[in-house]
Amino acid sequence: MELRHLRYFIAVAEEGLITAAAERLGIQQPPLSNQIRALERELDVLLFRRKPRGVELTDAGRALLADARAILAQIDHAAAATRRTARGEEGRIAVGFTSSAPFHPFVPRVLRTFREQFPLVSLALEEAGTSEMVADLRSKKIDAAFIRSPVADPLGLVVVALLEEEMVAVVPTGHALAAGAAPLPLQALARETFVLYRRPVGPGLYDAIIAACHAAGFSPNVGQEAPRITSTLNLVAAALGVSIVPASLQRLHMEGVAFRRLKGRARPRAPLNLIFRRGDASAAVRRFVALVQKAART
Amino acid sequence: MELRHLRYFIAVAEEGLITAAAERLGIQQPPLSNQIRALERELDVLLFRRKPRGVELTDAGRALLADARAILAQIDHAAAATRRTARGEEGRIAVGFTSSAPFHPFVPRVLRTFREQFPLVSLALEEAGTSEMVADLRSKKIDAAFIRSPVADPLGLVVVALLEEEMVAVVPTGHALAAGAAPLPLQALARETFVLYRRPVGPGLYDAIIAACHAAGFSPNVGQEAPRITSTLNLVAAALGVSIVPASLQRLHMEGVAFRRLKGRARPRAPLNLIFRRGDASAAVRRFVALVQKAART
DNA sequence: TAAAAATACTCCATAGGTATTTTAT
DNA sequence: ATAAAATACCTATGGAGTATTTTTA
Repeated sequence: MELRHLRYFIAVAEEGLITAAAERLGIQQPPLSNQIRALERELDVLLFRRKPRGVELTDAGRALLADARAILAQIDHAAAATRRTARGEEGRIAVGFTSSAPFHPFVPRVLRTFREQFPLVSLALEEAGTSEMVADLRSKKIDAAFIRSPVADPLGLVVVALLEEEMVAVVPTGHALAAGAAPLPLQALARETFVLYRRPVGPGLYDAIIAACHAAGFSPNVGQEAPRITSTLNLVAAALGVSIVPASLQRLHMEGVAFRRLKGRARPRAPLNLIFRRGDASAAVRRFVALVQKAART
Repeated sequence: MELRHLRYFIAVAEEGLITAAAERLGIQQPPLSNQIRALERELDVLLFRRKPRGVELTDAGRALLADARAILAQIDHAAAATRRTARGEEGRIAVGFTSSAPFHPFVPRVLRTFREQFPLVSLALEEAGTSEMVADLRSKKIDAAFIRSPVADPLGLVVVALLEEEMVAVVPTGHALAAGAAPLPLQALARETFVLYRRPVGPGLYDAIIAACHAAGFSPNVGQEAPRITSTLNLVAAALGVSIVPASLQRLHMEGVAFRRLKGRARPRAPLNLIFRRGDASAAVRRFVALVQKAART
């Protein structure tokens, strides 16, 4: 059976006359008669009762008519969905992010914009460390990720710098440095114990902080390492040390910690990068990457 | 687009190699390449990424694959359903019956058997008077009916006698004739007021009773007419008269009435007939009629 | 370089066209 | 007598075959 048979069958059923259906289909009556009979022969079923003026559906024909219409509708739907997928307007994207990324307003804002512009693309979000996400990108478990680190071995991957933000000092509320609003020189933290985000999980912020301290003339004393950026704040709140985190973390309004801006030329800055596979064929991912980059430029 | 395109597309997607898919389809590689490209051109979508060793589905191709499989499955399903409908194994039948018919065990039994043998045929049941059902048969609102009357003008309809049953007298429990179990001669009712099922709705039983009374030497005095056979029993229970009903009505076990068998050669009998359109093309109806007649013969 | 896909052509099966007959009222 | 479907036969589009070239890891 071919779709031609179903299209012809529907036309005849709707017109009630083979001649009229043939005209509607832009063919002659005899070949249409032949095609209808061929369909009947293949199904081994009489679809029409031939009357002196036209034809009339049998029960079997009526049963087929409903299904035939549904099938043609499904064909149209499938073609449209395929085109939408090719254009990146439909599909599925998995996006990863490090624990600190979603606190920067840029990330939720751009995700929301994408959802609005491409409502048929389902967005799966996943939090993980940078190295894990690089592996997930290579194995195609995720399609793009927001990270804060450079990538050691970006073979086949593209890293785009989206923006940079200030980093700020975090101290426990009881601490001497907690009072005061003026920007703090980095050297003020030289004697403190540091709580830092674990290096293997996200080397970017860690290294930026260490480098800035060295530039300020001291080597920081790292006491604790935290597995997620929010744990860092918890540990500072527990007075286990001080830390330096991206300014956007202030949005957390966490009890027991105070934020102090930093000053000095060498003060550390936190990048926000987007990473994705080079030359990925998925149009939905291309759409996502393009939208994120465009949003970052403005 | 034709089903051929979808069948070819699925084969290529599953094999991952156009050459292997062509072999599986029993055609050569170049025409298969052409058909796949024709499908891509029509959809204006790249379905496969060509690799040095075979082809790989794009996201759009993956989207189409799921739909294509569903469409082919629906085609098979539609063909099978059409064939079943032609064989009378699937479809819809509307069956009418007079109010007294369902009390005879034959009717529910044969309906149940039909449901068991043809579970995909949906049975719609409708109660109505004989003349209404004849009209409904002609207008195809129903396909067959159980009736208890002969039909005045059976043009285009077939009436088949299924079986006959005794009729019994019904009297109020307080009545003199309520006592005793021996069969009653019809003449015993000569002086009684009769409650009868309305003639225009179902002339069969009415006429059979009148005829039997005349044969027994009296003309019955009809006091009330009831619209449904069950109302007849209610009126008798209210001591508004006596009646004569098919023996199967005893299954009702109604309060306030007593049944008495009748005796004598001329005692009335109640027929049960099946009526349907002559030469109806619906296989499901033919199946139903054949089953009912076969059940009646045993 | 080798395996697979694409291209260029050729052929033929069959969808579709033309002419006519059959059918049922 | 008439309108529509069926039959018979012919034509030609395009699906499939054959031979060859192109592609890319």
